[in-house]
Amino acid sequence: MRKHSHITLADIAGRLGVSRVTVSKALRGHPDISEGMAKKVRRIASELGYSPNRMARNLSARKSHLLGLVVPKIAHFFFGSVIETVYAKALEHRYETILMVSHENEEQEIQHLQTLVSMRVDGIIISVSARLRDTAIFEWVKKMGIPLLFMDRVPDPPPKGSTTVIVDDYGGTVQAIEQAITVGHTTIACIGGDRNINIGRNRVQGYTDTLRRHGLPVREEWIIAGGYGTEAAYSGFMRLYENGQVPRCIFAVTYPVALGIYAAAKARNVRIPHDIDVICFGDSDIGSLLTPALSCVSQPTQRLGEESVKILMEMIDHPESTLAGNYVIPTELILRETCVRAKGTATPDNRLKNDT
Amino acid sequence: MRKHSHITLADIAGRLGVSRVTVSKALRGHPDISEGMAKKVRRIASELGYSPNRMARNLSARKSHLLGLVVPKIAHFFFGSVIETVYAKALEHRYETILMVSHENEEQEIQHLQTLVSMRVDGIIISVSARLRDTAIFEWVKKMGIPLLFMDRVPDPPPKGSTTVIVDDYGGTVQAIEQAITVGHTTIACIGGDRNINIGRNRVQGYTDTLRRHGLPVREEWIIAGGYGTEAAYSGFMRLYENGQVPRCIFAVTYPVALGIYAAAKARNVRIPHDIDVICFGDSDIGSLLTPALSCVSQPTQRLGEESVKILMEMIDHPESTLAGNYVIPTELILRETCVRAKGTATPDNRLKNDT
DNA sequence: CTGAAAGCGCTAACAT
DNA sequence: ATGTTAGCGCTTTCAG
Repeated sequence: MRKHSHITLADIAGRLGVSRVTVSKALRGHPDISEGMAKKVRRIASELGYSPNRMARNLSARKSHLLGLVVPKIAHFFFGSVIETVYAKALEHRYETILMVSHENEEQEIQHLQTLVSMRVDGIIISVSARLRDTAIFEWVKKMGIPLLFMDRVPDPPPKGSTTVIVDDYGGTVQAIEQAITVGHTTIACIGGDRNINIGRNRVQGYTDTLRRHGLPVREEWIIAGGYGTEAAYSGFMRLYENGQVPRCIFAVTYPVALGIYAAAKARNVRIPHDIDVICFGDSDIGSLLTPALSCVSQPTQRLGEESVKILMEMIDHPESTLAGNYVIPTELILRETCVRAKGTATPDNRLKNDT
Repeated sequence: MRKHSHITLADIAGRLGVSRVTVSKALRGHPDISEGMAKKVRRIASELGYSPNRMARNLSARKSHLLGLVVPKIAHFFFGSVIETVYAKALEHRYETILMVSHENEEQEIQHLQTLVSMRVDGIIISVSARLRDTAIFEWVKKMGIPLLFMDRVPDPPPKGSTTVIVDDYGGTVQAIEQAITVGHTTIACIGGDRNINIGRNRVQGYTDTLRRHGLPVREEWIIAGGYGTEAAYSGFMRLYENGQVPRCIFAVTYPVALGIYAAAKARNVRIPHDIDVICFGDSDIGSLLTPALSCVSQPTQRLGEESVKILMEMIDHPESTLAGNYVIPTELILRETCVRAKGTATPDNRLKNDT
């Protein structure tokens, strides 16, 4: 007597007096089987509440139809949005997605990768954690024959021969800083980022380059690293204010960083954009709900997710063509209520409120 | 010649001149194997970059060490937070979590459940979609011998003999409405919710009951259903304002609903809390960053997730003891800048700004 | 302590 | 069009 009374192919086959193979083929729509037989099989299967055992199928077929997705966090508009897209797009290709969250922690990241390999996923999309140091794990994954695609957050420099799909961090930052300059700001700080991965490096680089190109001074004490989160940004802002000289505008390296700045400003009774202006890299669903509504350079999360899946599918289907591509997706400047006027001071609040 | 050149137990066994069984046992720390042998095995395994094939393992052991988690959406503080907790807690029990997002769509929900069953996950935690109608699928899952636990969003009425872990929707709402009343509000609307699942029903019920208990009128046109999302809330707010009589306070059934109200108020130039006050059910990371900072009844997402996993583990380990439990977790009132003073009118903005 | 035998549920050749 | 034969890689009795 079977334990979990799970229906198997044999059960269906027995009922119809045919072999398991016939049932297997019928259920998968294999052309070998006649329509009549197929119908009968399907009927019995649904009658019995048959559910194919994917593990068995995967093991036998040496194909899991599983995709691994590793991200540093989930409660963040950017990742939430990307995750949804990846799930949906993968499903279109009849792939299930296994999500793993690293919490910006390299150890967990490695462990997740190991788990995914042991699940024999057919491909992996990863957005690396900010603390990443050792890239040996990625070599291992590749050696295990699993296509790996870096999305958005890429080790810097990227492992040789790797495939990456990223947003135009540099170009987008230039857009943001130029907007600030256009509006009349000459003292602009940069909060967030680090030098380990591309997004930090490129955004900070775009910031300094643009200032220089416009003949504006680059002050080291106005470049405040500290990653990509809200908390660090909060204290970064505070530090900025303790340093004496305060800039007129802040470029936030990510959306959560901008939130930290808003929080800190509120706590310190500093008014945005009156006392200090803000513009950031990365959009969010609540960007327009903040007061003042936050202007930003938006990352096309949909396209990022879609392209990544599409490319990964390509890699899975044609492992030979190792054309390590590097795809860059352009950004878009979204102007709301910050960084639209240097003399925010003079503008009454309610006038600002309507030009979303 | 093997295709994916994956190392298997046989490879390790061959190297050591022992059998696969020995290796298998050694790798899993089975007491049968001597420490000396075990060490050797582990060394070779890591030398060869061995990664156990989970599918094979699961198939053979009839146990997947996989947990299914189905939620209606992911880009939402509440779910994001719960998901993280479930992942972490499951990992403590050496379980991997498979996340599935239904997008409030019953069809997807059913499909996800089927997929999870076919993956033979050991247990499932589900927060049902708002549009849920047919509960037959849940019976099927149970019949397949997979423990099922409803979290937060439960079909109303819950399937017989089901296990549920929910937040005290009714009690929490009472807290919120009483706060509004304490502060002096007598005209309070309710936006969001529906009658299909518990959270809508209980929250709306808590709202009407509390009004009645305080002898306040319950006006049907001030109870605006429309689910749990931001968009519907936005139009709900607009409808409220077109109906002529406008209340002094709004109870938002969920956090996203409150966001929709903020957005609509901004668009219509209605000031919060001056013109209309707001309090909502459910907290968020940005609650205190909004202007004005939003007061709410907070759901203990951590406890919800932890308890759910703990109980599910119990169900997995002891399938016999079918003690269908119904666990309720209490809420907490968090007062910020809304719903703290009926005459918000008279209070200068900057006074308010500091009492976080 | 170690191993031989059997099988988890399914699929992929290769017959028939 | 259907069935036979062999595994996929691992774990579980149960002998030795």
